[in-house]
Amino acid sequence: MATRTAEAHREEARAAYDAFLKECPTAQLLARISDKWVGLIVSALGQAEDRTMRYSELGRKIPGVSQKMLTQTLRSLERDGLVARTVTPTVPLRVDYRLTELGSNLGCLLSSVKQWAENHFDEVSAHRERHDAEAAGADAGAAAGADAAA
Amino acid sequence: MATRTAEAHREEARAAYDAFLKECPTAQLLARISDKWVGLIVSALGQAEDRTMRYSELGRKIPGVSQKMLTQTLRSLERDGLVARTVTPTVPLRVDYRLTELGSNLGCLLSSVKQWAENHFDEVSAHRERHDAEAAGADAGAAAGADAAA
DNA sequence: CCGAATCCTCCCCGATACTG
DNA sequence: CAGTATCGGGGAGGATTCGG
Repeated sequence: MATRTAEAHREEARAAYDAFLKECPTAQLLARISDKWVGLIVSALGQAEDRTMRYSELGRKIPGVSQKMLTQTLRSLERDGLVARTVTPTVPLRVDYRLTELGSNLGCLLSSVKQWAENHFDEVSAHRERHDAEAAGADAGAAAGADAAA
Repeated sequence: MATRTAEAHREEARAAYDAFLKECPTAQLLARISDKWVGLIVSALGQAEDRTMRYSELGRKIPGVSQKMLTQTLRSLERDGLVARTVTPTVPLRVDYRLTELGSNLGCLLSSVKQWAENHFDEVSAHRERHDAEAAGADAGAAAGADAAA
């Protein structure tokens, strides 16, 4: 059967994937917490009083996040035991997100990273512009050289 | 034309995007350094003697990274002034990547995060399994309830 | 009004082949 | 050894719609 081959391929691929995960399972976790929104959300929660915030508070605090990504990220954080989700079935509905002890721990680290980004933004920006300028100059030089050759 | 509408949309979207970047430029930088490969590469370089490594040393040290991602990430890090690239035009060619002072600074933070991931992996993993089990149980219960209702 | 689910597009990333 | 160019798939994520 042709499908048999495809299945075999799938199995093989899955085995390889599992082998990779077994080889380095922490890379998976690192990738999760290295997510852009994770950093912003956990930092925001870490700065809040009682490490607690409502859903729309987070939405307003973090500029440019869509509801989808907010929900998605919060769900994955809840799944990993980093935040706790509390639903208060009043009208209108109220949902609070709170950093767990584990999450609070990570929050310190990610806040440091966020802080670093804010502190060194100018420096990085300067480096970036200089580098781009040099690259443009090199390109221009190369182009001029090509012109001269032509 | 229909394409005109699409173009207008693109322009609009781009304007909104630029406005967002101007509103919160540090989010941009945070997203960059929150990249999965950035974390791994900078940590690896941070652990190395002299904070220096060759291209293929990095490739071997970091499991599952493709040459493309390695090159791409190193380029962006170089552009941001976090790593320095040194070419030694011998045969065979030799290229060394080295953390700058700025990058070394960040390296400490990212190494901490990586360390955290390694230390708390079991904990997170346990939370994850428990959460998944509860979700499955809830689903089963809901299904049973539906069956009973029917 | 707040929070979640759906659709659809674009971009990121991995695999492959080729240069110096 | 150290990259660069190209293609194709899959998933991220934004706009929109639905539920309570």
